[in-house]
Amino acid sequence: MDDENKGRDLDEETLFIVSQTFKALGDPTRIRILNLLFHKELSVNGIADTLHLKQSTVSHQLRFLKNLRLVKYRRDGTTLYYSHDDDHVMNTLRQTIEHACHN
Amino acid sequence: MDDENKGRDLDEETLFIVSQTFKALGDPTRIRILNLLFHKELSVNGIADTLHLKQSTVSHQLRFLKNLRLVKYRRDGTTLYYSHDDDHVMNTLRQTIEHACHN
DNA sequence: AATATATATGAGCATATATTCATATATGTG
DNA sequence: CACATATATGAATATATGCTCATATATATT
Repeated sequence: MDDENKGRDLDEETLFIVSQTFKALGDPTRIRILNLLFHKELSVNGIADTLHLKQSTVSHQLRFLKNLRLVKYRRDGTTLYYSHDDDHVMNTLRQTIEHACHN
Repeated sequence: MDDENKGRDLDEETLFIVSQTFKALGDPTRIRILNLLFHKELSVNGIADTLHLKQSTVSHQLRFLKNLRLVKYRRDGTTLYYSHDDDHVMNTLRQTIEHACHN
């Protein structure tokens, strides 16, 4: 952490970004989606089928993740292929999953 | 991540631990409390006064963090001094705060 | 244009969460 | 024991969140 911040309270903007980021990772469905996107891009229905979720559920969560720029997509016809778009967050997720698995 | 998990869905227990962990970090009040506890231990009222929060609010959140073993405390008379108790989570928090600050 | 497929969106509902108030508990002091 | 201080707890409330259903939109094909 920056030395200037030591022992102080966080500014509002930082607090907002940090809490939003962790909130994104604080839901099992979003974790499962991001975990899938570690290794490959997938369509909305691809995700829904793999995780046994409703298409609507996946689409809503992808919008959430998209708003935070944690995922992106490319279009191919009517199909949208989603992939991850934030290496820092993906690393954080990866490390925490590792940590949880090894306990 | 373990090779065995590549491209697969996460097991329920891992999912629970990971989501709980991030949920703990997904609230501004808890982030501010943990951020304070980076550098020193503090009493409940010490935290409340520093962050301008009600004693009750702080106590409730500390219980939450205590249940996840993210904080611990030592007693001195009637005063409880809380400190952080999970290096992995604190490192994750530190890194994400850094990342947010530098943007 | 009509139809089919893929995805997005909005409303409604149930549940979870954060905060506050009032009060209980615990420890210490005279 | 009476009282003060520090903290914990439970109930109530307001808000946020996640899921589902129904439907809208977008693209492609014939």
